[in-house]
Amino acid sequence: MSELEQRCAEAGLKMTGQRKIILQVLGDAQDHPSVEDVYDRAKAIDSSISIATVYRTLNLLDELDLVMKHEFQEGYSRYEVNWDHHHHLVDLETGEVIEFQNDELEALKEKIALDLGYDLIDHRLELYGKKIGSKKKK
Amino acid sequence: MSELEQRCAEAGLKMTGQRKIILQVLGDAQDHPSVEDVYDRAKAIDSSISIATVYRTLNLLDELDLVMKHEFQEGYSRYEVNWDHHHHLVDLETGEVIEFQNDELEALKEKIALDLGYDLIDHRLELYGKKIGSKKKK
DNA sequence: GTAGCTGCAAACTCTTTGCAACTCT
DNA sequence: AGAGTTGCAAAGAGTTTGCAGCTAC
Repeated sequence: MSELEQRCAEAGLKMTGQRKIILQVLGDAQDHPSVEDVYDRAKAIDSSISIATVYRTLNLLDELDLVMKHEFQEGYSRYEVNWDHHHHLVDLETGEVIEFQNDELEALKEKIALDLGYDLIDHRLELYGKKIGSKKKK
Repeated sequence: MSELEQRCAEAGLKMTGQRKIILQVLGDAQDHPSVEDVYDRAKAIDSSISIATVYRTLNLLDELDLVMKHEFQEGYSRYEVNWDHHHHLVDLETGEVIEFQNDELEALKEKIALDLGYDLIDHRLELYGKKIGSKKKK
């Protein structure tokens, strides 16, 4: 039983075939799949799975904090397993998503919130850039 | 002629009655209005204005960088005139949006992007918190 | 005069939901 | 057995768009 399955079971979720497949897809993903991506990959394993189930499951996993939901200004959501805390840099030319982590930044955002009189509950930081030396004009 | 109207004219936009009203609404806003908000406020001035025009105008202004479009994890967009650069802290209890600015943060994000080999084109930073001392439990 | 703009309504995209059937525990 | 879960199709929310008429330049 995978760690993800275990944590779902602990949360009282029934481990149905569909959920196992979705968890497997998420656990295996090296990228930040959209709902459609997860659906397509799950269908490749069991073609009878429905997109409603994918939506429902991803929402559940998000509530359990097993998964992070991102909205990268694309008009839809992407998901990733919440293994560790990090941020994202989106390559504006390729759509590639690069993960990074920065302690200084973590400290700074806490401090900013505190200075404003707030406990920081959540945050969102995304960088959007172009590869240096990418000479493509226009 | 307001500064906003002037910049629209320079961009070659026709200054129609509807656009003047929308620009006025945006210029007067002390908050971060949603499309519906802009629509409601514009209707109060000219009740014949349509929401399609509001959407089209806001998209145009966004492309011209006269306006900033935000998506604060609410499922819809909010807008504000792009007068100065700042970030937002969203009060999770009241929905209030607090603006802040931090030079250290600006420098840090440039550095992070550079270290990853990227020119920073755009970014998004939002903090979500609860007022310290707000004792509301649950 | 005409390119651009508008209101209307229909269409679109992403996401959620009601329901009857099914399945994990 | 029964609460929770599923697939389906329909509905919902927010946003965009085709079109015929209108308007700023």
